[in-house]
Amino acid sequence: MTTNQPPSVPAATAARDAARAGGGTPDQRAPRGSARAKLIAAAHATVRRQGYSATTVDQICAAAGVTKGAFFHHFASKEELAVAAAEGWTERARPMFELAPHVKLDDPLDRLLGHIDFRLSMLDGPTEDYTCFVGTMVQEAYATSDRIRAACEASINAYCEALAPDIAAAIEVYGAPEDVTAIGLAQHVQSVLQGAFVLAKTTNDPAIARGTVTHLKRYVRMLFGRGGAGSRDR
Amino acid sequence: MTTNQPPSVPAATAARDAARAGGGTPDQRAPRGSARAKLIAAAHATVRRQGYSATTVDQICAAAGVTKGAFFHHFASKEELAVAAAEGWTERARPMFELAPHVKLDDPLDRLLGHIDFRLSMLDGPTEDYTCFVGTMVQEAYATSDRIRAACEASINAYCEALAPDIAAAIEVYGAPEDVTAIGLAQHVQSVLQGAFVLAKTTNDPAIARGTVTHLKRYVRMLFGRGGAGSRDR
DNA sequence: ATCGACATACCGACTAGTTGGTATGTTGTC
DNA sequence: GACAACATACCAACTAGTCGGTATGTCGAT
Repeated sequence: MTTNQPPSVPAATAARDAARAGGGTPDQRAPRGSARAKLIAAAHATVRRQGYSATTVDQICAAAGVTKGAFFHHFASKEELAVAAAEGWTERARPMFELAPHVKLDDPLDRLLGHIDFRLSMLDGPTEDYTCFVGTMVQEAYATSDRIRAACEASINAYCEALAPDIAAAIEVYGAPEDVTAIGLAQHVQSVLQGAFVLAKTTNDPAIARGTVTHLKRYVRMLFGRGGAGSRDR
Repeated sequence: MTTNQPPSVPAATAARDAARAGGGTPDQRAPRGSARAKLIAAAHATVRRQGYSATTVDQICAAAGVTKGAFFHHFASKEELAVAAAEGWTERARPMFELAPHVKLDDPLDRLLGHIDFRLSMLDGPTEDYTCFVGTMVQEAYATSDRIRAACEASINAYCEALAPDIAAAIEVYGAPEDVTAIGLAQHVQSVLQGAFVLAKTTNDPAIARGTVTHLKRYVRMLFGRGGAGSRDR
């Protein structure tokens, strides 16, 4: 499922640390068997910064600290790496739905709003670090590689399906307009986040992203009758 | 300003028609002076389909029906073409804010909702035809070309600034929570649209985009007290 | 009206460097 | 020794860009 940003940064840091180690003598090489994971992590970092097509296999190898031979040992092609990296992106987000403090709240609406707050808190720092790997990649590759498109779709779907149970429970408790579905609202949440990343990239500043996600939070509060219109509810 | 989709398709069709004419003998050439516009229109079409980096100068020239020599006569580099095309994208959207039927409505909120309906009606057909040139391009180029990033930012800004007066007028008439600004809500509208395009690209189907824009419309109606929560307002 | 000088638009061949990938060799682990 | 993991050298195709050239338009002088 899509995290848009990992709950922690260690994987990306590990890719860079491993690259440094790989630059030295043989006894400073990363342990065998770690190349694949490092290539995937390197793809996450490099594609978020400059897009899929502009990212060369050489760049990914350099960032991962392995050679092209190792790359093509693990992946039949650049496209295969992209598909595997999209799957890796999905896996990378799991902790966010399992470990974050808001998942323990009793009220499903509090969990949903907690999730949005969690996403808000992530909108900080360098643009490439909080934006979405699959959202970036699908923008350019959707028509030229159906395998990549499908892998990105699967990642977005996983996110929405992870978010939908809390939404469904909130609909059960609070009610919602009859054309509002849990999966539809989850998709809307994801849509606002993806749009927030696009806008943040135009300004290279997360403030604009936080503004739009704040609107999203207000919408969810209003939708479930938890206030949100401010002074007009008094 | 950003249209995300042109109000009409003729410019893209003209680029293809002109290409056919240019393929013949000298007396079937397009009139002199049309190359630049055709290159820009070709960029709009090609980049929306496959992204900026994967689009080669040769492909743009083929789509425009001119040679590389003519390309580099008009543009110093591929990047210059991108910047000019972003500006062209802004210009291409003007009619939407000046000619669409909803701009004549008296109530500013009706005009805003009319605009959203107008955008909803555009979410149809092949994905590359209703998605956004600058939103696509900035995803990959924001960090590697500050000139492109700035040109995309200018286009998004122009859209928001064109939408903001109606929002400000609606705030004047209906009120809004005190932290809601006209420009902020305009940015939220654009954010939802950009996110809708990303999601549509994952599924290669505009339905998901229409779903999220419908949520946007409901939010705007609720925000200005125009109902929208459905049965719970009765 | 004609013409030469100059400017602009466009063309097509060419280039240096880069790219995704292939072929072959080396190393580490069992 | 076998084999997976990884490394290095090499490759054909491709890319953004260059360059010398042709075609057409404009303008001032006659």
